[in-house]
This record gives sequence, C-alpha cells and structure tokens, in this order.
Amino acid sequence: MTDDAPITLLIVDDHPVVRDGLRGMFEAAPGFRVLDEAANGVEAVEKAAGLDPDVILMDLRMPGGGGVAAIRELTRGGARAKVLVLTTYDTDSDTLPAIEAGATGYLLKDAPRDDLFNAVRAAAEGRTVLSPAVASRLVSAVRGPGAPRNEPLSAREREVLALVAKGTSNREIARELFISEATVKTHLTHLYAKLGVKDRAAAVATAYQRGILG
Amino acid sequence: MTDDAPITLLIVDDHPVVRDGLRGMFEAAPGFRVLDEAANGVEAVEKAAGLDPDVILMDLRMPGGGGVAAIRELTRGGARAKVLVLTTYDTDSDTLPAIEAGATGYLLKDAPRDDLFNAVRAAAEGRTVLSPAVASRLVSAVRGPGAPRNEPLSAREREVLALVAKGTSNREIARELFISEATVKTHLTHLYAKLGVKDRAAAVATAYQRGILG
DNA sequence: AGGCGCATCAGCCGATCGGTTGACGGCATG
DNA sequence: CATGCCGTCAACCGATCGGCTGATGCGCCT
Repeated sequence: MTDDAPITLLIVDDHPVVRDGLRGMFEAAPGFRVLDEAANGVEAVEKAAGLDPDVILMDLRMPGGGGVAAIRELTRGGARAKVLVLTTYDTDSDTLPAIEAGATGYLLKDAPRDDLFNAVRAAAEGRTVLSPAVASRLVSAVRGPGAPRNEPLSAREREVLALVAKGTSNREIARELFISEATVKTHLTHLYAKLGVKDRAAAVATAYQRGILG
Repeated sequence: MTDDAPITLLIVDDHPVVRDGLRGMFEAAPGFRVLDEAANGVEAVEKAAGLDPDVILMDLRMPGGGGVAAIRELTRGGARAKVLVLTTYDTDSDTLPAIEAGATGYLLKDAPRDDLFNAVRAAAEGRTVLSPAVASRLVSAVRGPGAPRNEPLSAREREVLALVAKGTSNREIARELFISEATVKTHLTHLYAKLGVKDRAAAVATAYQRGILG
C-alpha cells in the first residue's frame, strides 16, 4: 500500500445518523474512501467479502447480528480488512470479547476527529489503537488468550451477591450479615472486578449464567 | 383459652440480641410467657413440637433452616401454634411465600411495642395481622392460591431488561433504544411491579429464574 | 519473616436510581 | 365509544450506589 493510495472503508452501524456522520467526516478528509455502509453484522460480513475494504469501522451492539460475532467471522474467514471498533458510549463489557475476536482497535465515538483519522490510518497498517479508557482496562486484565475470566468468589462475596439478587440494599445486607455498609461495598467492588461487570444487575446476570446463583 | 391465661411464646431468630430484646419485652408485659427461643427454623420446629406454644415469633432469613420452610412444616404438621413473622427490616420478597406457607401475621421489627403486643394477641386468637406495608402489597397482589404472579412483560420491557442484565445504565439504554431516559425509567418501574421486585438486580434474578433471560 | 488473600471499616464524592405525579397518542377490546 | 394497556415524555426528589483512598487484623503458604 503506497502513501498516496486512499484507505478504503466500510462503515457498520445500526444508526443511520452515525453512518452519515462518519461517511461525511471521512469523505471530507483526504486519504480516505468510503466504499459502503452496513447496518448490522451480517450485512457487514457480506459486504466486506465483496468490497475488500482496508478498514471496517464497526459498532458493537447492533440489532440482528452482533458486532463481536461479525468480527470473529471476518477474522476467521481470513479477511484482509482491519476492524476498528467504534463504541457509542463508553467502555462496556464487550470490549475484551471484541479484541479477542480480532478487532485491531477500539475507541469511543466521542473521540476527537483527528484521533479517529489517526486510528484508522494506524489500523490500516495493522497497528493496534486503543482509547485510553480501554487501554487501562486491558492492562488490568492481562490474561490468557480467550480465558473468560473465571475468578472464584469468596464465600462472603457469594453471600452478599445472593442477597443482592433478592433486591436487598447495601444497608440491609449489612444488617443481615452483621457487618458495616462499607464492608458490603468492598465486597461488591471486589466481586464486580472478579465477574468483570460494573453494577449489581450485571453481577446477578453473570452469576446466573455461571451457575453461581439459581 | 381464657382471658387470664398467659399467651405462651416461642421466639425464633438467629440474632441473639433480637431474641433477648423480644424476650425482655414480653416478659415485662403482663399476659405473655416466653417458653423458649430457637436460632433457626429446624430448631424452631423441634421445640414447637415439645413446648406447644400459642404463638411463634419467627424471623425469616436465617442461616441453617429458612423461616418459610419452617412455617410450612409447622402448619403441615398440624401444629396448634400461630406463626407471626417478624422481619428484620422491610418487606422483602419472602412476604407472600411466608403467608402462603401459613403464617398468621407479618410485621416489621421496628413496629411500636404496643403494635407487637396487639399483634401477638390477635395471632393467638387466629386473627390475621399485617403491617400496613405488607397489607398494601397483598391487596395489590390478589393472587390465586399459590400463584407466583406471572404477569407477562411487554416486548419493550423485555428489551430494557435484557440491557439492564448487561450492566447498561438507564442513559445508555435510552441511547440504544432511541428513547428518552424518562421512558426507560417508566419501563423499569412497570417491570419491577410485574416481577414483584424493587430494583434492577432483583429483576434480573427473577427474570433468570422465570426463564425470561438466559 | 514476608507476602497474599480475605474480611473488616471510614469518609467523601458525583452519578445513578427509583418513586411520584401527571400527561399524551395509539390501538385494541369490549 | 369507553376503558385499559402500551409506549412515550417531563420534572423533581431523596435514597442508593459505585469509585476512590487508605487502613487494620487474621490466617495461610513459602
């Protein structure tokens, strides 16, 4: 790939507004060429096969064809395209799966325009680009390839979690277990980290999926 | 039972402090007689068989022998004793199970002393006594015998709930679904009512148990 | 002896949640 | 056509949560 050849793009997002915004942004900048758009993962895989873009800008969380699955399919299919994940809002729980699935970069849509351009150029060259928030998450999560993070919860943590699943507030949990509210919060913070979630609702969901509850 | 015969009591609670408190309270008042105490459901069933108390004051949520199971066993065994449930803090999800299991009354420990006395007298006569909070829950839950309230969630509500289970905040859910945060909250309030829970964590738990999620 | 995980606690903060009340249009059912 | 459910939205409020920093004591393993 020479310096003057434009980087070709495929934009994947379920929000038409976002697609337009990205298209406009890249068409207005030199060195980029938007080949097409797709509204979901399935469509993205199809179009990528035909168009062979350099970089795919992909949203996660789309109706009808999740982003992570699409990435996995693309990389497994040996596609040349680099996938740059662009998440709508903040760093959610799909970060690691997306990267494990083969995403080359991961950043937030509210990143400055120039960061976006740089990220796409970097991705086109195969360099990994991560938004700071994501990067910090990754370093704190240096773990084996594809390991679904399975740290065991302590007995006390499981006890707290079980009460959380019953709708018990931290204060109530404290009274139930004869400990202070501060301790309850500590247990919660720890088990959030172990489960890889960020609030009690997600903790309960993950616990059910792993058979810790129910 | 004549007017001057004291009402005999069995106190069941895992907290020694609470047991002492109740014992002291009833021993100081005329017309009551505390026969014994138990620290869990199993012990309660055993002692009730031997002592034949008029009223059993029972906490729910105890380690080693849940209160509801004990109540069920007592009533199924044809015990004469009336069970008055005394919950530590507030109206939790065990309210209905406890009453269905055969509890004669249900009130909160922070009820005024006289309410407690009256409740025990009422229970001894077989009258049902409920704390206001519990009563209002019941009227809004005129369920058939043993029916675990199975109101179906609307499609939108299920959609919101699924995102909640992923740890998504209300604001993020709003963006995902192209609706306002106010609407998200409305959906949540509705689905809490339908599931009979009071926060998102319990909603997720209930949803898993009913197969709505996972 | 030193390190490590677990459990306990404090205080502060901003962000978020849940409750409440009230409202509007659409659509179906009766 | 009246009633009810669904979906949408607003504004306000107190309660709760989650993050952060930092600290102590205990038991276990090396």
